[in-house]
Amino acid sequence: MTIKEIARLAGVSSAAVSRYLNGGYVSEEKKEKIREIIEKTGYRPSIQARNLRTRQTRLVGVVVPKISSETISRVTDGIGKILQEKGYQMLLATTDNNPEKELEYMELFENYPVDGVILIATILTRKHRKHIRETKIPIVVIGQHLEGENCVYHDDYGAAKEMGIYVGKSGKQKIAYIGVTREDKAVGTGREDGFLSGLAKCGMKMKDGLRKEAKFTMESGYEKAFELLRDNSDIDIISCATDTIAAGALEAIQKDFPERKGSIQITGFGDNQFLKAVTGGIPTVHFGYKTSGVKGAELLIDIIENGQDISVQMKLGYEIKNLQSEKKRE
Amino acid sequence: MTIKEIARLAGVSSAAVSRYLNGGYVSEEKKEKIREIIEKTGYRPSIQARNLRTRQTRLVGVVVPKISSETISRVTDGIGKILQEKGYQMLLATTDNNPEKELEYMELFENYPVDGVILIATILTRKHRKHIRETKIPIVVIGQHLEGENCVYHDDYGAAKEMGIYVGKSGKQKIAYIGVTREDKAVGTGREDGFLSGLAKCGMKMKDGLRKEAKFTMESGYEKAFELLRDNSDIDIISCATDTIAAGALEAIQKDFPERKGSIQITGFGDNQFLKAVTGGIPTVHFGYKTSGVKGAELLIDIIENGQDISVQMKLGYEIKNLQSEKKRE
DNA sequence: TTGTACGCGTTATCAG
DNA sequence: CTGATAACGCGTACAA
Repeated sequence: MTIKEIARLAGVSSAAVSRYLNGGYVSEEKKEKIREIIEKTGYRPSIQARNLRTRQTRLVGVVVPKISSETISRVTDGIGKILQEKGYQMLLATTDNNPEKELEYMELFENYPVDGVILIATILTRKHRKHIRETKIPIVVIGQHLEGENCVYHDDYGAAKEMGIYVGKSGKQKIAYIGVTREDKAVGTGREDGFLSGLAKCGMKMKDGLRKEAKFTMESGYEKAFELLRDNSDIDIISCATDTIAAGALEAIQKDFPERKGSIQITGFGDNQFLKAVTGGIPTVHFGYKTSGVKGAELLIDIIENGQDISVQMKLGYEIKNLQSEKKRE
Repeated sequence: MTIKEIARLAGVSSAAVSRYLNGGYVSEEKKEKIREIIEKTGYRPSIQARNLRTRQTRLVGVVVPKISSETISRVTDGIGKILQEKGYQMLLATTDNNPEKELEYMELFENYPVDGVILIATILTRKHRKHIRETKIPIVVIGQHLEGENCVYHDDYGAAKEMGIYVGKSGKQKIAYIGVTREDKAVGTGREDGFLSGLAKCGMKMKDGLRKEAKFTMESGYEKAFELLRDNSDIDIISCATDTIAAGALEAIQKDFPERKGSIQITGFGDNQFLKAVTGGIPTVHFGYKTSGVKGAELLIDIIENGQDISVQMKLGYEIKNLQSEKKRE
């Protein structure tokens, strides 16, 4: 069913139908006739052909590393809220943490096309930077700092440093850390360096062999924590780079070393609500994930609608949660 | 940069460039010339214009109610795996459990367009049925049974019945149930009716006032469980329609009624791995969510590529996990 | 107010 | 093997 057929059936020109659809001049009687035919045939204009013509889609593509993550769904919640308000729709693409797929989908979005792209980033390779620099549609990066490009990110280093200080002052002696790949500048490098810096400020250091690198999954957190606990009988505290990893660490204690349950503390990052609900809450960092989604979407739409003169980098704060003093209430 | 400009720069016709891009007849020297120009300009064909012409996109749209859900990410994992193998890309749209948005996105996908749509369904309204019946692109529904249409669903009733029997035989006397809206035929109606039927088979019944209806969130599960515990001092067991709700119930016990922790059991549905890790595992039902994604995607692609003669409805089995006998190990 | 005619960037056809 | 040229479905000057 095309606009031509509708025109023919209604006995008008396709231009008249187009005007009817887009609010141009059409006489009342033709309007009525067209309405009737459209109603009867269930005709829908091809968005595709329209976009080819108008060069805008009111669509935003969002590339995410995975969807089974509370963190990411908070960000996309924020994005979705703004897009909805502004009359845009959101298309999501997941990449399973596969950088190649990230590029693929960014290209798909670029010439499918959409009006803009938001990338929730983990690892930014040289190819990523090149693509972001050269792409013709607006791109906003969320979760990583990228100098010279539009991005909204969190103060991972600062938060981790404060967490390090908390741990350093807690009186615990044997401290372990489970991080993630340092290729991830925010979660890997930022949190690890910040944490160590915080410890150092209290005159504490981590011993060799007490630093592990996990993937972004609970299973991986479980494995690394298991190794730590198996090889070290006197660990006091395990700080984890994400709450998901921390959940794995909790599992390791509970399942394989239940006798040490009382003597080991776990800390995390991300303020995972699920974890908080079922455990009562471990010390963790609350980042404004929903806010970063909101800010990122607002920035993108502003660029789409008003063009861009200079790039914007936005850093968001944090809050440490469930520290000792708060836990007394229970 | 368009195909015409490339053609002009390479001194050939646009048709030759098109053939070069799609593997048709081009002489070696022209090939080389075209390759060079494309390389130099970074030209990418407009997928959009191509699709307008070819009427196929190798793209599948997936409409989901939310993304912050382990259940749904297991399904999309399965879908993504198959699509990847078959050379399709996947676009996701989330609707926040808003039926209107579901329709909106299904229409977007239909004429944006994509080659097929998968709907992970919760509530199927009359409008949904109408749309699914009348749409011109193949649609597969996952998670709900829909007679006469393509769907892959789980045996919610059967699983719930078995859970009901387990609870009925457990010796617990005062049984509560937190379900979800009966508009959701699978999770709402199927699980509740199955559960009650299982209880009945053991000669058990639920007392009035011990049945609550929650939303699909932990917060809602918390509230309903809190009300139950506050108003009834002798509840033995709370069976929940999802593990997410169950997590909320665990929170209510832990936070507000810690003294009753040992005397109340919680059961769920969904075999949430996160919950299992941090709690050791409550009795729950494992459905083949990843499998339903796989089967749904295979079915869809088969229809896209080979057309469809008759509709297919596929029911998947289940497995009850973490029953008493298994828990003894701890 | 209306309709004709053209262009958006491709691919497919067909004559050379 | 190659290159014009006609679609694909729509929006929009422009002329009527």
